[in-house]
Amino acid sequence: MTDEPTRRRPTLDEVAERAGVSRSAASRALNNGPNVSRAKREAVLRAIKELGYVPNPTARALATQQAGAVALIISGEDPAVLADPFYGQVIAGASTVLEETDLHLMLCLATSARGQVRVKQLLQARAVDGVMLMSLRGDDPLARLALEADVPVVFGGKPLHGQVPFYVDVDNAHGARQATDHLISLDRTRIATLTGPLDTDVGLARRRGYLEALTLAGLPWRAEEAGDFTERGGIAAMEALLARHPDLDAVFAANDNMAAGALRVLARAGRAVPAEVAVVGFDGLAISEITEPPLTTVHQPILNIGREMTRMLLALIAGERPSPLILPTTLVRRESA
Amino acid sequence: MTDEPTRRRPTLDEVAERAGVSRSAASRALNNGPNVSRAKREAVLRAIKELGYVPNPTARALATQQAGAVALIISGEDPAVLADPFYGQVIAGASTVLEETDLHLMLCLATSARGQVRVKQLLQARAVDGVMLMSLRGDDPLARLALEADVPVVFGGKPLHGQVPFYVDVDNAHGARQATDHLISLDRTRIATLTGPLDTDVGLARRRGYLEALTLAGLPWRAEEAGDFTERGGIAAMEALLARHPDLDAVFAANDNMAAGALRVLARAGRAVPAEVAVVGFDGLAISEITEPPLTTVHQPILNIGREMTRMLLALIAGERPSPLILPTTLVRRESA
DNA sequence: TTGTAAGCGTTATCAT
DNA sequence: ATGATAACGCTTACAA
Repeated sequence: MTDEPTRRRPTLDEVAERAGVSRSAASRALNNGPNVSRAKREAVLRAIKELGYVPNPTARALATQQAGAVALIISGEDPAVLADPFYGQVIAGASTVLEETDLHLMLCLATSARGQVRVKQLLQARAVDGVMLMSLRGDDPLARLALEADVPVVFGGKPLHGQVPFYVDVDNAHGARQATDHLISLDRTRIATLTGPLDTDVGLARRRGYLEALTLAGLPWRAEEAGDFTERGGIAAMEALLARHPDLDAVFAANDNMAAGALRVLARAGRAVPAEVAVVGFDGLAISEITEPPLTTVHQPILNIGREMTRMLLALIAGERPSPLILPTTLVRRESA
Repeated sequence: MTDEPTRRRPTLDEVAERAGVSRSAASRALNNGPNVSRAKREAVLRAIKELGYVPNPTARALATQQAGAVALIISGEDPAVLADPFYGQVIAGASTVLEETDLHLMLCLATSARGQVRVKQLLQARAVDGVMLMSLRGDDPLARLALEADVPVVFGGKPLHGQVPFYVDVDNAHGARQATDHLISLDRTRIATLTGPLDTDVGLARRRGYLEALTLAGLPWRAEEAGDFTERGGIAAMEALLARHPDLDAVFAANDNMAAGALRVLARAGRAVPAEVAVVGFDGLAISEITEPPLTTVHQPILNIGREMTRMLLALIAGERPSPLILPTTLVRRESA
């Protein structure tokens, strides 16, 4: 409740003076480093309290050459990707881990061309101490950029091309196989799939799992239509699929959003789910519980993805060499299959 | 494709030397300021290209006393609030606006006690050039903290207590009235409401709108149950409501998530929607399109909230004095009412 | 243990 | 128009 319009915040020098010690001593006390007598340390701490001193993070960053922040970069044309609660979960996971550290979270949405340039500069300028990169499509230049930028990088999901040393992923192929196997166990023989974008590793891997399961089961029938992980896309894809293959008796959708779309199309088409057409999704997001009927789905631990990516990045920053991580999936049975 | 392990990035001094000019000239050229001859300017620009120079944002921040970032602070115990796509939209809106500036977006989730402290320090240390504050409950200390922190602040939604000079909000009371009026126009007379948290302005305002509409229409019947804006909460609240008031013939839920929950409860209870019980939600999120039946809802321009908050913050940072903004709502009719 | 002084990489002031 | 030089506020050798 001071009424000075904009009083300058105290500097460490002022703290030192007040405490009657040198600035270096004050600095050491502040960061409770060694080589400070008890007496001085306490004097400094007291002065800090009295003056309401808060260290200037920028100055500190300049001196230590550490930015004090990590970036979560979400690539993709459409800023609306964030409407997908998926990312919210990842962010929440990352955030909870970072909260225990001194690092802040910078969120970069690289959508426009200008956005791309800014991300590039962010990397080259080393404006952050580490980077998490998500949802790369095709051979997004961001991957190379990040890798070359001499900054710790962890990928959320393997990028399509090239090997990356550090990533957190989900066992997509296996999850897809679980889904498809489940459908097969329901005696379905004409199982179609709504794939994700086929210029992503996720999209491809889930499709691969689907195909493997069918092959292993000796089922010859297959049909697929590419979607884009949105519900709207799922609707379009399901309509196309149904038109081409009216005899299908099951659908594996590569995520819940598309599965929800498929459900709507099937309902409109008068196909009973699961009686006539069984449907399985992927993700286990909230949406899977509220569709009609509730969705059987392959659950992946999304919150953990964010958490583990962050932990891995912290390890990297700390100079360790963590191993890539592949998180397991579990089939959650509900009513759609 | 250099193979030096970690070559230091060039500094402005090196650029200057290479261009054969003083550092100050180089700086002026870099920021294309005045007082630089064409020749020198070009020489500097060339040197920058050749050396691949990228200015050090930290150093710049220290010199200019500007952080180069703004923070979006989302208060709330549970990091899972982010699972609500609502925030994703706000973030996306903010992000697209910031992309056109030189500011980055810092995301702060103030959940744990430690998180709170960090946010406090962030503010006091002026580690950001401005702050957007969302979803404050009760008399969250964050509001005062931010207001006192001598940093531009815009609020997303008015906080419950106290006046704040700069905020972006939605006309919640009016929206609630629209919803309730619609229900009334359907000749419903026993209209209940699932409120949001009553320690928030949103929660209170929507409840107020509901009550006003009933009063204006001369309808005496009312019934309410408090929820928490989650679907799970909506389910619990709807169950309680239905137990206490089995004769209700309409429900205004203060957001779509709760409305979705209500729909599930009603379905389980064998109440036909909208025939026996009409339901209206609030938000207009994707979820409202996929419930069964699709939800009639009061749509608010969430992406715009993020955009406008950011624009307002930018204006504030630029030294202007923007007016508070209240965005309009529109009723979207679907099948639930 | 203590303090002096030299950075960290910019921008900004001020003579020239 | 130009270029020294002094901030910016902190950390960290190094010397005492």
